[in-house]
Amino acid sequence: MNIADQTFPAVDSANEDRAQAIRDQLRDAIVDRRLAPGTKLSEGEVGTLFDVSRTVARAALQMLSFEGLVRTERNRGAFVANPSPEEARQVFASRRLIEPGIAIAAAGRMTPAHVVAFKAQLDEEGRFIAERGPNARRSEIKASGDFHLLLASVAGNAILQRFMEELVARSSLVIALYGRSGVSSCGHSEHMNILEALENGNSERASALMLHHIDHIEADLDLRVRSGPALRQALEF
Amino acid sequence: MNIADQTFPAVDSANEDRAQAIRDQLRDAIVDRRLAPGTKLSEGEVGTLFDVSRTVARAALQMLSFEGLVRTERNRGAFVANPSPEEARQVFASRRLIEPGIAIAAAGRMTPAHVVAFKAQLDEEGRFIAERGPNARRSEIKASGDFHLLLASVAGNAILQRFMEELVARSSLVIALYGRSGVSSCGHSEHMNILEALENGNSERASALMLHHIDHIEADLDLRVRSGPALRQALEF
DNA sequence: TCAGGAAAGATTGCATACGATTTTTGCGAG
DNA sequence: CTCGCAAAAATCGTATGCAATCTTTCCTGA
Repeated sequence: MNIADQTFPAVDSANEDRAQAIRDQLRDAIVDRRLAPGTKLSEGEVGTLFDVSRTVARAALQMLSFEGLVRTERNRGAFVANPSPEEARQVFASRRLIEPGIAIAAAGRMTPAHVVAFKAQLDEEGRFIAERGPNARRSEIKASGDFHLLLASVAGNAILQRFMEELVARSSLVIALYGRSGVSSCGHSEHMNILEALENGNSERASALMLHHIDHIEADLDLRVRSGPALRQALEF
Repeated sequence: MNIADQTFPAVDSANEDRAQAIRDQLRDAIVDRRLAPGTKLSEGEVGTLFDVSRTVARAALQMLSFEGLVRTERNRGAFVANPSPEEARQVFASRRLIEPGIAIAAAGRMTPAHVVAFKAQLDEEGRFIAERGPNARRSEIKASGDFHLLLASVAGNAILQRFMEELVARSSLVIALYGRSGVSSCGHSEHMNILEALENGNSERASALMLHHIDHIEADLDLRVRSGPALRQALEF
């Protein structure tokens, strides 16, 4: 897959940092799997596509590299990250450690407005599950991640929220790479159960459900190394 | 305090990325409080001091900004972060969530070599506590942080390790800003207790001790807003 | 036919240049 | 003496140029 095969909507919010806007669009493209793992992201090409200089494109790529979505090699350039099974395990180990605590914090801060936002979020999630086709599946993965991001924002800790943004993005990559078929609908119902616990202020239950939920997501992955990791890396698949 | 008042050792590891080396040195300077919170870090000055162009200096500052050690304002530049009490609370809330889990993971992976490294670390910590003067106190804060970083490296999760690097660095800033006097010696004994639990493979105890340890560190802070946060921010102190 | 290697092309790392924005300085009116 | 405003200086955001490095192509000799 070549980056030039894709089209990106124009950068609109002009007042904000342009590099940040480019980073956001590239991140969406990676998380949505419009950009396959291993894809080369050359500074020149990114710059041309977004109509900025290499300087700005480079800054955007550097940001993505910090988030672990892009791997950069000196004098070789930037590539969409291709997480190894070990990295995948570490992503989920991190989530198991952090997200139950996030759920507890969020349970203590839920307002009616939050509940409304969650319901809307879950509705959208359900719509994508009902649809078929690879596009719907992409949106489904993204929507599923958005549930967790919404939860993190409710928890009210900006630092943990940023950690979760990174972990969710990397999870999407991992799921796209190693996911089997149909955990998603199951995940949807788990999201609904978590919301119910949050609504009732039952933080312990929300936390426990979250832990199981993460376990289920990871259990649906096939993290066995396929043909020897050295070969995979050498071929950049 | 002006950045030019300080001297930095020369960048030695030439093969590595220069921006990264500059970031590391600036981070040390911030964590050691050789650079006071609020200090302006202008691209030109950093570039001149390290004998690189603004391009490289800018990249280093961008990295520090991602870690939360530096705050950048568009068209105004970069400043050493000046965490608010609320940010300080979030830092420690994050550590309370993450570090007990790190301790559990580390307990299951301790080797004799690790124990030796910990003992050396604690020895050094003890030496700085015995010494007097502001320089020793700086080294003491840094050494105390290094204990937690060593623990994170033993835990074997690169993602969590990076999170901890950020949290420990920000904690050092917070302690320098809001710390009262003498928790340090107390912290040292707590570190020794944690190591003992780790040596015995008693993960539950290590985890509980770690949680209390973090509570103690935070309890030693004075997080009351002093003269109105708006004034402080306006004056950039 | 195929391996080896040199040359051409592409891409990155870094420095520098220039317009835009902010901050400081200097000066005159009140 | 102080306040306000305009000019000067400093600093940032971004584009572009050049050298270094990597990749690809293509030619030669076995």
